[in-house]
Amino acid sequence: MTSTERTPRNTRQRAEVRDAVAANPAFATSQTIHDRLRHEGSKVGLATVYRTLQAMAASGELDTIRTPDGQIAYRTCTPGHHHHLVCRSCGRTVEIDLPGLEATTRRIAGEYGFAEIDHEVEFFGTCSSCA
Amino acid sequence: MTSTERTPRNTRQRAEVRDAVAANPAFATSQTIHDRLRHEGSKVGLATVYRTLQAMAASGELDTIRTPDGQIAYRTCTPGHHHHLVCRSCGRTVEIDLPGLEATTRRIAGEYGFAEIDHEVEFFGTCSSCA
DNA sequence: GATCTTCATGACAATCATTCTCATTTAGAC
DNA sequence: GTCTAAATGAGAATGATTGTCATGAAGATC
Repeated sequence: MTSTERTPRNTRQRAEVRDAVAANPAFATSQTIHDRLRHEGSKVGLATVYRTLQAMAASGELDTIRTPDGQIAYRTCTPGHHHHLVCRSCGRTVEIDLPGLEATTRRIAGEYGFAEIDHEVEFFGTCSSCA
Repeated sequence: MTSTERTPRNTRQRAEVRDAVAANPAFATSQTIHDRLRHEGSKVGLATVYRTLQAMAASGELDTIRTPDGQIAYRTCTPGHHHHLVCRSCGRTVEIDLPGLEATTRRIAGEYGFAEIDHEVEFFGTCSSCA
């Protein structure tokens, strides 16, 4: 995996996107980030935001989730594996730990002969401020 | 919830869709089901397949997942809450049980003041036949 | 069985997130 | 400063899903 990685160039746009994501702890979609940047006067293109966020997520710099309606949302990542409890209306996020989940998964996968297991575990709810 | 439900009419199309989903234990998208039906000579419209599958899922008749690339896939449902281990290439599915997950979730949600918790937990891997 | 009301259907247009294309710009190496 | 490959921007293209609306058929009623 690490052998095929390339170091991306340091462009103004990439820095702007990185800052915009880091500025807010809630999950945000590419479109949201793009809007935010445009409102701040940036001239970044939508496609660039999509490409940059995708690349950052691939390199492990960002966490991604798929919102209930199918959109991809990004958020600056805390190192270490974890899951999220996301507020459906404001996007506020809490990182949660699910001890034993990994082990259970591997055990079950082994039982059924599945390899290269990947999991998508997210929780959605309404946070106290939005209730 | 039960008060707003309506019993759908028994149309030929609805029966065809139901049969097509039941015929295959793997998760399939609306488009796939539609293709299958057309190949069998059916004249169902794509929109009808979408609407029917959606309605069946809403009534609890079908399970749904979102594939890694964002599409919605359906499968005949075994009663009771459970999660899935899905083969990325053939869609073969194993229903798995994650004891304690519900309880852990509720506890964590309570700690952070989140309400109406919903979770999306799916596992993807490569099954033995596809490896 | 004929009639009527209402929901379901089908064909196609519309939507919307995401990706592609390609001409232009620019980061970073020399 | 020059050069070259990678990054960008604008807009077109894609593709899953949903909306529209005229037509058809379930199922209730007679």
